[in-house]
Amino acid sequence: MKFCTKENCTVNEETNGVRSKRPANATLDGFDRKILGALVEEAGLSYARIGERVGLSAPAVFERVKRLRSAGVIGSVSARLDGESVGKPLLAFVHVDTTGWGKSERLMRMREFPEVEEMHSVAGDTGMILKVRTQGPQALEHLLLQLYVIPGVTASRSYVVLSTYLDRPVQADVTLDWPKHPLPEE
Amino acid sequence: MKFCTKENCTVNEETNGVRSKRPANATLDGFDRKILGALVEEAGLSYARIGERVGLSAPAVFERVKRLRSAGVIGSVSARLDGESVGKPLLAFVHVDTTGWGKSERLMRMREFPEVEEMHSVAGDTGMILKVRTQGPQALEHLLLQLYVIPGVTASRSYVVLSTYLDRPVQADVTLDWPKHPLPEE
DNA sequence: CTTGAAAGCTTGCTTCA
DNA sequence: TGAAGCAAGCTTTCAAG
Repeated sequence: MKFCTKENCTVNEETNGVRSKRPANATLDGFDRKILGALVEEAGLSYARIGERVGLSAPAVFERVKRLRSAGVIGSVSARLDGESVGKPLLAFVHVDTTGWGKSERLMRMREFPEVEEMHSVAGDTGMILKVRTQGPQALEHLLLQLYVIPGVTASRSYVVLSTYLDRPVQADVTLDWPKHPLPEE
Repeated sequence: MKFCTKENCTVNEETNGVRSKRPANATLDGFDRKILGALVEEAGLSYARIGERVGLSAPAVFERVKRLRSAGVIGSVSARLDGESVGKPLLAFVHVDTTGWGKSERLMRMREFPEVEEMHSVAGDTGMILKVRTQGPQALEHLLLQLYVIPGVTASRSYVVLSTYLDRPVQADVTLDWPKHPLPEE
């Protein structure tokens, strides 16, 4: 707890009961970033192992991870499944055009389909982008049918994924020394 | 849950977009799907807890998870980070148009940027879709600049995300009784 | 932040249906 | 073949320094 001042950090950090509702902007230090990097890459590593990788004791890592979780930096820890193996080989991005403004309650209900993995309103020549993963073309059609029933939806364009060359979680970017950046050389 | 037995467990980023060798089609039964559902929702649940949730003993769950991992159904287990908290509040989807065919070695090098999270070739009025998460507009511009240096890249359209209404991992779809599906009712 | 220690977990081995 | 029972050796996690 390096940002404890003398006033607010008297004896022990019993911050457990009190969940700080801050946007969690307390700057992450190098240790935090290394820990996050390890956890993104391979959650389920023991605290001891992470500790020896970043140069901290197991309880220290434990405390920091706890803090990072309650601060919302770590949202959840989850298994990443293979789409094909779970019977959903077809991945597609669907652009949805709407009249008026896009965020209708009706459109939000599309989230109830487990095939819909992401839903973002965007700036550009469409209003909303959906990432959907289905069993096949027919299931995608089923989804699109549901879309067109929604009032205000005027058009959709589906981009069916042919090959996925990269798919990874949000990176912790241990090297955050902007704007220097490793350029892919010739 | 430790898979690194030695301290020399050095890991490269290449394991993130890993493609499993086998389709791993051994049919998943109800237990498998329930276990997967639990692990997607909350990896790091103890096997004992999962066991009592799905009606199996801890060692039985352990065996099945091991099998699911080596079959490639579970690709990896990772922490999901909050983009803003790690200093990358700007999310965008970038459509890349190319002459000839898209999968150039040169384009693949874009994967080396930690800001690039996904890269798919698609069918539709563009050739490739990138999902990128950057510190801000300037960092996005930097990335686009790198794109346009690549021979064969003729155009790009960036869809900057304004709001994210849903963002979740591949779902295990416990109810896979197709094509019956819960329709979002009026 | 570190050390030390108790409770609980993972996980290989063996036994049982 | 696959699940339950057991037991050793870790891990988590709470004290206290």
